[in-house]
Amino acid sequence: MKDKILRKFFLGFIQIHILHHAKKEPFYGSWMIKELKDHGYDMSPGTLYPLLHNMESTNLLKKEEKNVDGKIRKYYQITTQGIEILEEATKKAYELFKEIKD
Amino acid sequence: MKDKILRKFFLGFIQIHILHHAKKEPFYGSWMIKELKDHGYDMSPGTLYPLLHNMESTNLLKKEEKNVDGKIRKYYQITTQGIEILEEATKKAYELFKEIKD
DNA sequence: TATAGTAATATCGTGTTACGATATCAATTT
DNA sequence: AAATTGATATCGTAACACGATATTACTATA
Repeated sequence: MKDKILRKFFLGFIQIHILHHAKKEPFYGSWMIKELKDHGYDMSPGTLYPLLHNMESTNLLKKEEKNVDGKIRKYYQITTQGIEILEEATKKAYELFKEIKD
Repeated sequence: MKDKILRKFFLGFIQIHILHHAKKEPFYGSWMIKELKDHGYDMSPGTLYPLLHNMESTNLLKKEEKNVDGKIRKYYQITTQGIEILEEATKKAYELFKEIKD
């Protein structure tokens, strides 16, 4: 119940997280699910993968298929546009936090 | 284009803003539209009012009708549950910012 | 070489909702 | 009355979050 409300609040947070990681180093889907879980965000594959596809088609992420132990993994890294969006988001996140912190 | 992407990122931010203001003092819809605009968030009535109704029905806000200059205005203020959600969101916003700031 | 297991990714159906545009409502001014 | 203004509500459409389930491809066991 409370979780469902919070999930909506945090969908943007999650995407910012994803962009941030995509900037540090390429990642693949199921790794990201674990990473988000470590930050307290439960996200099922049925939500994450379409989200990644969406972020790819809006040119925030770019995909590269890599062969790892004979299996194909799809690694995502950030695009130039993604970096711009991330910077904008960081600015806004700071303003938000500054305003609500007390 | 870029705006459309950012809007999605910031919907959670906007709701946190709303909760924050609702905690400080009661507000009404069109005042909030201006307030959000001052923070760089453009939000049309067709988006805000349903959002307020939603936040009321999920028990984050409570409504009170007030007569102002003969007109009825609907003032919203935060609920106990809203305060809890806001605190949780503040915590997460801080963690997010801490992680992405460099 | 079947069979089961496992890691990673994809898709399906459903219900929700964000959005701009438009409409309503009540009071005030021309 | 007619037009204006401030505030709130609704409509139609397209998007999409979600859990559950399916798929794909390789590996380990019998």
